[in-house]
Amino acid sequence: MTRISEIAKICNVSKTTVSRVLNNHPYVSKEKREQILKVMEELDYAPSSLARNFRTNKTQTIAISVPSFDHPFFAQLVKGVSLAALENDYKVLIFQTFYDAKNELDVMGKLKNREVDGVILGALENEWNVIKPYLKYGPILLCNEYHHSASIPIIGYDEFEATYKAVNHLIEKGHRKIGFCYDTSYSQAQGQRKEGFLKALADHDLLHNDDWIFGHGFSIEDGFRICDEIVKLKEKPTALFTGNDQVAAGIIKKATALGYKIPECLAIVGYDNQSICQVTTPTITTIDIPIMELGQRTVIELIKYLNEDLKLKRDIIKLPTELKIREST
Amino acid sequence: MTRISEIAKICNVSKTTVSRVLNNHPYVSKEKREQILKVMEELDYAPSSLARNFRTNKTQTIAISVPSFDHPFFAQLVKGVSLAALENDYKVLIFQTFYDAKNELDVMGKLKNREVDGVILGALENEWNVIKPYLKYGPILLCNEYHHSASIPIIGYDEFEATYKAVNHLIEKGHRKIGFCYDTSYSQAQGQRKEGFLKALADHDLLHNDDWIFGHGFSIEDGFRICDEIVKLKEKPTALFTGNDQVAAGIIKKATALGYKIPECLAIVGYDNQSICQVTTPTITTIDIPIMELGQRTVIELIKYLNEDLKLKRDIIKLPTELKIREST
DNA sequence: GTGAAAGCGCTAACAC
DNA sequence: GTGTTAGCGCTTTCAC
Repeated sequence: MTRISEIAKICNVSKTTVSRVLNNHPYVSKEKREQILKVMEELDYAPSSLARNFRTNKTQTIAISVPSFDHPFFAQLVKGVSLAALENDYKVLIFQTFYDAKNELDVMGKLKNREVDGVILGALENEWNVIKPYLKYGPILLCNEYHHSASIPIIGYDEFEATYKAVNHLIEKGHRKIGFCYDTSYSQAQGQRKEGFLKALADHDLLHNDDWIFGHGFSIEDGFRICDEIVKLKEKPTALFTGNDQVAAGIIKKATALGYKIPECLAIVGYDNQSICQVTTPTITTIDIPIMELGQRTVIELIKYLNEDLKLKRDIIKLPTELKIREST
Repeated sequence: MTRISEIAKICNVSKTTVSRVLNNHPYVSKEKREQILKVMEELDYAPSSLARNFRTNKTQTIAISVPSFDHPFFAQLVKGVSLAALENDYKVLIFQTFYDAKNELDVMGKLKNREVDGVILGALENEWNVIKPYLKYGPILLCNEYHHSASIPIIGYDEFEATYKAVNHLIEKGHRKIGFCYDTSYSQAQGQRKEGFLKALADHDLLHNDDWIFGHGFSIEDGFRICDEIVKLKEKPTALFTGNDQVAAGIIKKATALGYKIPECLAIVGYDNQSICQVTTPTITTIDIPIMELGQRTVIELIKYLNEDLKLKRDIIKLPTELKIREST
């Protein structure tokens, strides 16, 4: 491997001068700079980022932690994160928690021992007081999840309003018996959705029914299962907020197979506006989330803190959402 | 930040001894080891991986390069890679090429300047002779793509055989006019599929028709477009190998909307066995690929080269595939 | 404009 | 079992 010292020797200058060229410092004479650059080229020199990182105490790397990578929502989020990071000369290290708090803590450990400069949490598995102590090691930002008191930037969208819009749409379509699906009960974002759901019902003097609340809604298979549960109910909802396009697709598929007409017997609203919404029959009414932008914006914020060495502070950033009406309602 | 020297001073030992404890070396007395561990705990010490990496000249990081992250195939591949890497104490840096050779070359640059220890290519955008010189900086493995001469491990599955099986299935169903979709023409894996397709036709004395070959098949939207193209043909195929479940789903949706019966008017075979296959109407016959295993296996191979410092050699590893027959054929 | 020298935090010969 | 010492490749004072 070529080192800075070799270049220096060949060019008859000090390592300092070579380093200056490497870092685009001024105060290097034009001739020397050009000669050094030429020799670097000839020797196929590449500075060791291992040494640079060590010296500058920076990794130029951020970590993104998400529950699982192959969920289309998180895949898109990571795409956005990766895009914005590379544009700003940061690398992205990926971690999956599989909804396990321990794995999330492992990521925090990587912040502590300087494997990454900052962390983006795409969910929150631990109690906030478990995460909080790690703030002294570097910035941590929350994206796509909410916390009522965490003293960090939270980049998301108005879950309450989005859900309210969706449920209100169902009510306007004449539904009075409306169900609700969520994924994990400890998510405060999911809590906000629930509030939006309840508020929409209350504003129209509708009651909710606990039998119409379904948990653990992540995947198509969960949609199948939830459909089975609905079918078994004596009193069935006529409309459903699914919180997730995969779940919506699963319910639609299974219900149709069982002979239930969608949306006539059961109207379905998804969430996220994934591409799957376009290929089911009927197509899925959903909430469009600017997922890529969510990821990109979070990186921009993170880098702001990284570069300016600002003290992290609570900052709620909400991106807009939009109700996309299709055939399932 | 606490450093090793502080621990050493407090414990009245040398840095070496502390380092030995850190690295689980033998030959440290039980008492000292325990005392050192205790002090580390008390001071909340975490070794700087920046310093360790620099010292050992290892990043404990591998790069995975894929065209785009939010394609379900690559999302799953990355999931497998991430899983296996973490299990072996390696971190994963992700890069998207967006089918641009320059971006792929940037990843190679990160190998050169020691930002990663090795690279997994989930596709191949550059000519092999452009990639090859980077082998001197670290191992590069090819996954899910093929190259006829590259001197590196290639982890994939038998694209020829998988396609042959799928097309043969269509022929057995009585089809004689069969079309073929591909994504990029420069991919040798896609070339192998084409050969499998042609072989299956030839084995049954069927001719192929250039009008029934469709390129740039990546997404649902491409499926819509290809369907439009088919509809315009005077002589239409009665069956189609789509090479991709998204494309299959798009074609099915669009064709159905236009009044064509699937599979009666047009039989469709997908590829990858993504979850979308279960929610379209009809459900999609496809080729099941062990995608996660593909990613995991590639990491295992890569780490073997990393740990044992072996010379990289050409090694074709093929995982099994399976034809999944559903309603679209 | 340029260079000498120190040092980032850790690991690994080598000596004892 | 333990310590001494050197040094990984680079950046950064500071002096000239």
